[in-house]
Amino acid sequence: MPGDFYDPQAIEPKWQALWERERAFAEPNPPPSELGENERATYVLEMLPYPSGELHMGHVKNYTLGDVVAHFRRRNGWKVLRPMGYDAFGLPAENAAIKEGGQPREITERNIGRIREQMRRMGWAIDWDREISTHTPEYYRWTQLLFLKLLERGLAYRKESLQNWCPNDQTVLANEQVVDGRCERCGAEVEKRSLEQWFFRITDYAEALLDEMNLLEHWPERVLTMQRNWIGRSEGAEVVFRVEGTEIDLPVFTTRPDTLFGATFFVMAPEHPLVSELVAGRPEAEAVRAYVKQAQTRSSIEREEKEKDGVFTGRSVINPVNNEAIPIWIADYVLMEYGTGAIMAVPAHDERDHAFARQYKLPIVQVIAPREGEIDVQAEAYVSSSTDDIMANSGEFTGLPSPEGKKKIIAWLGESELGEPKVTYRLRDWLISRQRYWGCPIPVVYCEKCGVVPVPESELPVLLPEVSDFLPKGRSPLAAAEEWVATTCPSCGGAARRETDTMDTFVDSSWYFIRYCDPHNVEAPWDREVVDHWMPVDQYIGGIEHAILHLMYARFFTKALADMGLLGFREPFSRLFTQGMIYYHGAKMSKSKGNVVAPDAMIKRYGADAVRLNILFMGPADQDAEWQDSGVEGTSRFLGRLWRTVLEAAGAEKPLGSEVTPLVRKTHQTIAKVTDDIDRRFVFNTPIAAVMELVNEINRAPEDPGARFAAETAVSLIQPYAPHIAEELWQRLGHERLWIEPWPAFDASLLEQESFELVVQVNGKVRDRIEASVGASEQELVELASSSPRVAAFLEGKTLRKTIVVPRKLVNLVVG
RNA sequence: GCCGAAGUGGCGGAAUUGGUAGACGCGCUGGACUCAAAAUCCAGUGGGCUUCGGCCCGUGUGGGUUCGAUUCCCACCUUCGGCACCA
Repeated sequence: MPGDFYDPQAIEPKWQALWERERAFAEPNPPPSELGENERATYVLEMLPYPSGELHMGHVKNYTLGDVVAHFRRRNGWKVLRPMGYDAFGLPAENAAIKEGGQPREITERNIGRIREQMRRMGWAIDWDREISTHTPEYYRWTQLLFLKLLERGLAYRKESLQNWCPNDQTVLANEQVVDGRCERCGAEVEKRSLEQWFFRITDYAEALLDEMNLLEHWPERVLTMQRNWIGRSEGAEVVFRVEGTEIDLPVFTTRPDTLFGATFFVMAPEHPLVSELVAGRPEAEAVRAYVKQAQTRSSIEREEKEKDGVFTGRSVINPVNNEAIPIWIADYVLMEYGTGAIMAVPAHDERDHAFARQYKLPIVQVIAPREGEIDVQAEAYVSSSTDDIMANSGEFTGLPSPEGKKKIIAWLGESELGEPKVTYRLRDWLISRQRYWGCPIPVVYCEKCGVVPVPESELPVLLPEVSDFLPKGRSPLAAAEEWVATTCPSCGGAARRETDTMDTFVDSSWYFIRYCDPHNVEAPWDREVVDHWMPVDQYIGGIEHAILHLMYARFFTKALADMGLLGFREPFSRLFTQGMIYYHGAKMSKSKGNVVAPDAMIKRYGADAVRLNILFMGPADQDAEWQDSGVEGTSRFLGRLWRTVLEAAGAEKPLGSEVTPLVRKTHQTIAKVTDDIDRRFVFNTPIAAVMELVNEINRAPEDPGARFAAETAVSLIQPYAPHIAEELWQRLGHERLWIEPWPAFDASLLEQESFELVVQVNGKVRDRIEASVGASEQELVELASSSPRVAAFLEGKTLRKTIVVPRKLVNLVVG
């Protein structure tokens, strides 16, 4: 037996080895078809880690949180599914291969080996039998199958369009991966390129992604708000404008049909496909061509920061409400990607149109007026969402309140077949192809005769070939693997070429939580019955940085798969907890800033238990926190105190009497507090403080007959946080296997003390504290309070006007 | 600009339903043990005043509601996050 001092380096490996030997946290697959009485199934999941080779403090926080929840539920009688795996495709390994040589696969697998070892040293209660990695053919075979299913349903498609291009990573990016006009990964300014790419039709699910948020009762409101913002639903109308003297109709989207009479000009995006046709053969053609060309060279950041500019086309459109001809301009403040790529400009009531009108001296006509007060639309646009506004200068609609006017104009447009109600989203389809090597191959071939042909399911997986040169050249490095690219068409048997782009790694992580339920199935990605047993995930835990990207993609996948009949639920994660980030010296920890605190070094020095305890003791887990080296010293010190206190209590031969001492009461209160905090409040820092208090109490009363009971309970309550020391002490207390021991129960009748400290206030200020019996009546409490000599001094010469009694708390005497 | 979260000792934080502000931990001060140190243990630790009994002030700022406000309401300041040329 290790020595009598607390030595984490001796006890932690001992218990880790035992858990591994006993496969302590594995759940059988398939799960038993019927749960026993009082058995419940729960799925506790944390976000899939990218295997960078080094565990970081964010991982420690994430997986320790999950560990506490998993241990707590297991000991409360749940069957707990808690798997682990690796989000193994992605650019870092490929970039490392470019820089240092070697294959991304080798680098990744080496990193996985290291991170797995570090995870084991943390002592997390994981079902290692279910370990998966997204880069293995056993996994990506099914990623490819799901791609084909989406393709079959028209949810995957190819289109040529203007895309975000990262000049550094030499690949396209999804909209979600562009932050402030820059690449989310590397920070390079994103360019626009017109390319033919693969997309997932997530916009088909825009409405469902919004509506079905009502199934997500336990998601943080801020995550839902962020997703709502991202989807950006706008209600309005589509209105058709005809180009004067032609048969060309140009639809626009507007949220303000009530301002139609104020449209004094019309603007098209430079990329609008009809621009060249409109100006063909006209004197303005050259100037327009020049402007369009110039606009192309501007980045989205430049476009936004410069003064508004544009060019007149010489053409006009007819405003359908009043048949007035208004000039068509081309300007890059109108985005091709949103709405119809063209707008009606109402300078009186839109700031952007106003700025443009001033720039080019275009007329500004007021058509909306506030119910009260004067406005000057020549000086400033009047943009108001007030329902009190009144329409003006709007023909038969003049004088109508604005909201009513909207409806009437839409109705009128509908009757005249010039427009209709329309809902537009900010959300774009998800661009999933990447011109990089280390990702899941897209399982299609291109045949000259048959066009785009999906690879038959029986031929999956399309294996990722080894290549030697990963240097980005604007096309996928796979294109260089000529023997691999050249193939035969599954449809006609003729010569064909493989798709050389790979999938965005967010595709891999959009379904991994389903695969965990049935991780080694070789017949299908999963068995629906098995999945429906565990899913949806009861508690998902991860970083707030995934609030939009991963969480929205995973929701989309789940809905699409449910619509295909492959799943029996529409939302993957019933409860979500988003943890805050760990900062160090005021900044996010990162290698480039050189401010990384490696958990590994901390484990060596203080042990995993102290590190686990510290990361959760730092503060509320959903808030950002600053790492402090002194913190882990503190939790390490506490574990030493726990060790000594418990062994002392264990050694003392004291009868475990039925006497209810204050320490026994304190123990029951602590059980109640810790249980409520973890279970109902979902807070993790205060339970640690509560157990610390209990340990302090035991120390103060080592001779208390309840000391051994209190010590055992302290060990039992700290087990989810510090499982190694808890197991070791539990054993030394003469027991076995605390991790399957039922969670301690408290006796509600012992939560109340027999007496309490009555707070006596005079006019709301605390003047005395008096020991009072719990059974005392209100009358008795008031008498007790009034009899206090300290209180008397404040009552002298005054009249008692009112008394307030809060049972078992305080008496407030109001005097004047 | 719009939407959201937060602001409490020297520091991280606690106070769950409007009822004792500062639990727990760090740091610091003093003491015990020691030849000495580390470790450990004990005591103290929001600020000001004090006749040492206490008193006054104090949860970003200013108001309000209330017997009583860290908690509720209004306005403002600061920080952080999301969205933003989205028609």
